[in-house]
Amino acid sequence: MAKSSTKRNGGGEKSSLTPADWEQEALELIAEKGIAALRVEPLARRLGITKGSFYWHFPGRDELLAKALERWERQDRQHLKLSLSAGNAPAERLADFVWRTSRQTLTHRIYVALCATPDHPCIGPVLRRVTQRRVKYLSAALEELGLQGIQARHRANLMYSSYVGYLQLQAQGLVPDKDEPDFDAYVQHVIETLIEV
Amino acid sequence: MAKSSTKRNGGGEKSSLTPADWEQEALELIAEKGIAALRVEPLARRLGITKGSFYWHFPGRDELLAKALERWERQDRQHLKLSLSAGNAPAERLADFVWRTSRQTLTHRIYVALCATPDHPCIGPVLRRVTQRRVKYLSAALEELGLQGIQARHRANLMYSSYVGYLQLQAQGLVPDKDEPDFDAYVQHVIETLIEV
DNA sequence: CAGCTTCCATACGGCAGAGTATGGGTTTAC
DNA sequence: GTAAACCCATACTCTGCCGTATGGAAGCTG
Repeated sequence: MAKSSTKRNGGGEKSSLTPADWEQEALELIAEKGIAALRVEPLARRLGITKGSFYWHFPGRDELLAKALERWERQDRQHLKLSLSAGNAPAERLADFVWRTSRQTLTHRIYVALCATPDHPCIGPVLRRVTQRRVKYLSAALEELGLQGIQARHRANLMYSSYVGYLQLQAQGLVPDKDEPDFDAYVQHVIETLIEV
Repeated sequence: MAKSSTKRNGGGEKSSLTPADWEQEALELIAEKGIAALRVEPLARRLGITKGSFYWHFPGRDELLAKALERWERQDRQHLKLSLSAGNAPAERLADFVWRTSRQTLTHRIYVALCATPDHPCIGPVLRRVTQRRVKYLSAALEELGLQGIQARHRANLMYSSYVGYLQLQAQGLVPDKDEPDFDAYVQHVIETLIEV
């Protein structure tokens, strides 16, 4: 029974937690239970550790939240970039956007959680930036499709609104999830209605 | 300077608070800061009173929340009933639904707040009932317009999703509010896109 | 006006989490 | 091998809220 170099980890895990570990776990906690549930002691318990560690890595709760959101925004921007570099035709890119609603579950769940507190000084700015980036992405693709100016912006807002709303209905369990058969039919309907080619 | 019969109220207000007063104030608090902000002592302070009063009217926080939501659901059902009894043509009713998104601000803000915690045992059931009632309303109107069965349901989901999503974007301040000039143009775009006659 | 009900104030105990202080074990550097 | 830096545990204070207990003031009732 050779005791490993540290006590906590029996397997091949890292011996100590990095700030990134805290941030990632914070994001998952937010995705599960919302920002209000992001509290230091519960988060520490979740990581099988005490808050003594936390306050060594971070000055306080707000700083963790800020760093975590920063990380989330980075990941989201990365996802958008991947969509763009795919280099598909605009119609395909838009359809792809709609489909991706059901993938990247974590990112989306976090987005819903943040939507719940848009007035928070740490959250509002990040949330707005992410939203605007996505809407702008949609708007650009729609312009390529032939919609001009205001029409493209309106349609982008509509598309994005329906995306956000669908996330909410999904959270209520009132609307089919991916996997489920009805989902594909619905997405198809959305594409036909909003991206009439 | 005749002192009125009780000390707290200088004007012609009621001398004592009824449960309904608590419930209504609770709803407004929820609309402003979310369900997490619905706490007994702050709410009492808001009413210029102490919690001694609260615990006389209600057994506890959860019971207030339940009663408040019950009241909210009643009001919302009333709104729907009014829309139906208007007896307009389905197209007008749908357009009316879209337009009403920007009215009844309180009801809508409460809806967003509730969406933030769909898993809460007190909230989930109410939220689902309200959502389903509304979607069913839309679906029925769409069927009258000629869409059949699944198509009507899909379109109703899409319309309602775009409604919910718009509320979120509105909360982020990324989208025009009523009053503002762009709003009418957007609503017009939505109607043309989702209710193509 | 005595007595009862209604409505609220005050004071209390308890809990949960934020931050702080401090010390100890482990690794790294020299 | 020793000293420093790193990482975490423990114990503590402080704040804010929940729920309870109790008493008191105002109103009605006879």
